[in-house]
Amino acid sequence: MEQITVRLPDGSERQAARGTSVREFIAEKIGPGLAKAAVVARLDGEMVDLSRPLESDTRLEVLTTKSPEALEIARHDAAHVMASIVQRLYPGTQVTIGPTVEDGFYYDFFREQPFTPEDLEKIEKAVNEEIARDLPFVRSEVSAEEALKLFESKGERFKVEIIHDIVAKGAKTLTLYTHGDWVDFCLGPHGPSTKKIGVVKLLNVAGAYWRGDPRNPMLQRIYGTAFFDKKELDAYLTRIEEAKKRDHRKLGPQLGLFAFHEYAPGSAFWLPNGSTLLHTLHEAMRNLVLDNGYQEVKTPQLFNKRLWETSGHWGKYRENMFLVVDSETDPSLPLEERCTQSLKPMNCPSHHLIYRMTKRSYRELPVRYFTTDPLHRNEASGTLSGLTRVRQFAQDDSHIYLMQQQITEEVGAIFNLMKLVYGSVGLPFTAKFSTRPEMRLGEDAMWDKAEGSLREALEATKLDWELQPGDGAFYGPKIDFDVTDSLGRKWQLCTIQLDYAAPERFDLSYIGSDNSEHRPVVIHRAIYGSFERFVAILIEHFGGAFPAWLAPVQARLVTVAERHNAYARQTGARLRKLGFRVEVDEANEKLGAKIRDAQIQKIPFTCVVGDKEVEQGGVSPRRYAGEDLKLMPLESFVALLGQEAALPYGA
RNA sequence: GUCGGCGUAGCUCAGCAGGUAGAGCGUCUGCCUUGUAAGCAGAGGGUCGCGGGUUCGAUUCCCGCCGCCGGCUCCA
Repeated sequence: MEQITVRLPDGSERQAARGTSVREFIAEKIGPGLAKAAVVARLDGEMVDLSRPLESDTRLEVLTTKSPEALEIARHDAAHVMASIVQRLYPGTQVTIGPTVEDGFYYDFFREQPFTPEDLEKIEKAVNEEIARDLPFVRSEVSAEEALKLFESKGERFKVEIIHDIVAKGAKTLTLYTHGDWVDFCLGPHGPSTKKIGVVKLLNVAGAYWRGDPRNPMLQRIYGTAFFDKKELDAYLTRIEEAKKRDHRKLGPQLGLFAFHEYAPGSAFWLPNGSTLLHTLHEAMRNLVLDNGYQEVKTPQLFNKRLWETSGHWGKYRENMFLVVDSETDPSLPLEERCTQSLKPMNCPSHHLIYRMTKRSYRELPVRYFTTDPLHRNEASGTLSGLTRVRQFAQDDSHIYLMQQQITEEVGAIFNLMKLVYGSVGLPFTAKFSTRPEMRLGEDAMWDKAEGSLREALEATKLDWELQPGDGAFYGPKIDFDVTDSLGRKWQLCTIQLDYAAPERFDLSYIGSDNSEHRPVVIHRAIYGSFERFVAILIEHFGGAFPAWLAPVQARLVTVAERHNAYARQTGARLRKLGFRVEVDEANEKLGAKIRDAQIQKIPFTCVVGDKEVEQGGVSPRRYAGEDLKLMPLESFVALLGQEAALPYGA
């Protein structure tokens, strides 16, 4: 029999008979232990089933239950099993698609009756029983006609639609995967059998439009996850619990930071502690950018629609704008005609107006405007969510007007600010570079230059970045930044965007050294993104336990008994005079209870004040983390606070 | 906007086959004068999200609306 050569990741090579399956090869030529742990394999980089025969010389990599990619395969297996169970338990339900997502999988079903939480429990139980049956996944290939016949006979109209699409793209054959008596077509690969999946947990049901289009039928999406090991599942569920505890929507009101009221959906009420936090962030950022050549500006809230016609928002963005009736218009006119004004959803147009108020020389470029004006966007009601998706918010927004040749340096300067800011709160970040989309404005030469400048700036930062070809805005390429919080979750924060369209629309210009007019380029950028969203991220990142410089209350003095109150009051006043945010707890409670209160409020320092402290003129601070710093003179505590409460930027 | 779930005291939640509600914590008052995560006792607190319908009677059943939660869509 003809031999082929299989190279393994360690560089070694083994011979095998042509036609040997991957599974056999692993068992015979590598080891039975590995064969048992194997889920899928990679042949010359392509993911394949273990049943795949080895046809020619190849590189082989075995993916076991330790591999994250294998876990993804197992979750896809789980989606198949779940779909089969749903169709068994709820006959008449039609299947659609069921991909894996981060941390799990889902499957979309078409069924008139909604699935209830009890249904989910039932399904989950049956899925895990099915997994225990150890049914092999069997791959087969059929012609497109056969596949169509098969799914038409089952009345699976969504599957039929997908097959038609695949055929239209030129496919002649389709792969089917069968486990038990349930069949689905699927690119694969799949694991060897249901047992390999491990354990499945169903999480929730949600509506989803077929193919994401609101005009299509509404499907029911069941979300679930799977892990090879029950312990890993439990760890995952614990992580979800932990994330829930840190949920800014829960901590915000608890810590007196912000709240919402149904009279103003999507607009936060900033409570005293939250206002303090906002103020700290605002001051730090404002000082930082003013030190870096930015100028603060403030512009109106309400604008005549002609501004939005100029900017293009009236045509493209009106849905999201709060329109305002002009009381001086004729009341008998239709409402739309009376709405000649709008609250601003973005700052850029009004900044362009400022730029245009005087003639500009190349000598003053870059011109950098900074503002934190409130913005209003009429987001669809169903999208509102805590502070992360709101209708009123403020960005640390800047628009920079500069010459083409200044872009690289300017973007580099923005990176440096970001590094400083994100670094100060311990948020690592990565970048996504989005280049020219198909539908775009401007010539290729312009895009070449724009993308070149951004790429050059990006490379100079030595940051991790990935390319997203075609994802740029229609008027310019952009860089998006993701930060990763302490729970490993990613958040998209801010964007650096080049804009070549606005200067045209607003007829922006500067006089160059050649004494003629030129178009500047505009950079849109924010670092916090919006204060609202940034605060939400910080709350969850720190679990509400802010470092002293951010904490709304930096220290609380707690008295042991009533006779210490006067000293505590006096000491608190002294600390406040030095600029620290300090409160005094004079309540008639036991020390333990007061400490507990301060801990619940997650205050960085709780200072015990009793006989010893009064006598020696000191305090006994304890950190939120629990560390007892013991009795120290007040000056020592002032020095400590001074250090930890200092702004890490913009001081 | 849309699908599903939810809405009872400041918070967490119980309750009601239809007869206008209850606990713990917090709040207030009193006692205790307290040393590193909850002292004791008493009191107060609710238009059971809002509006309509059915009913002798609705927090409970029905309809509409509002808000929140999980998705989808959207997200310069």
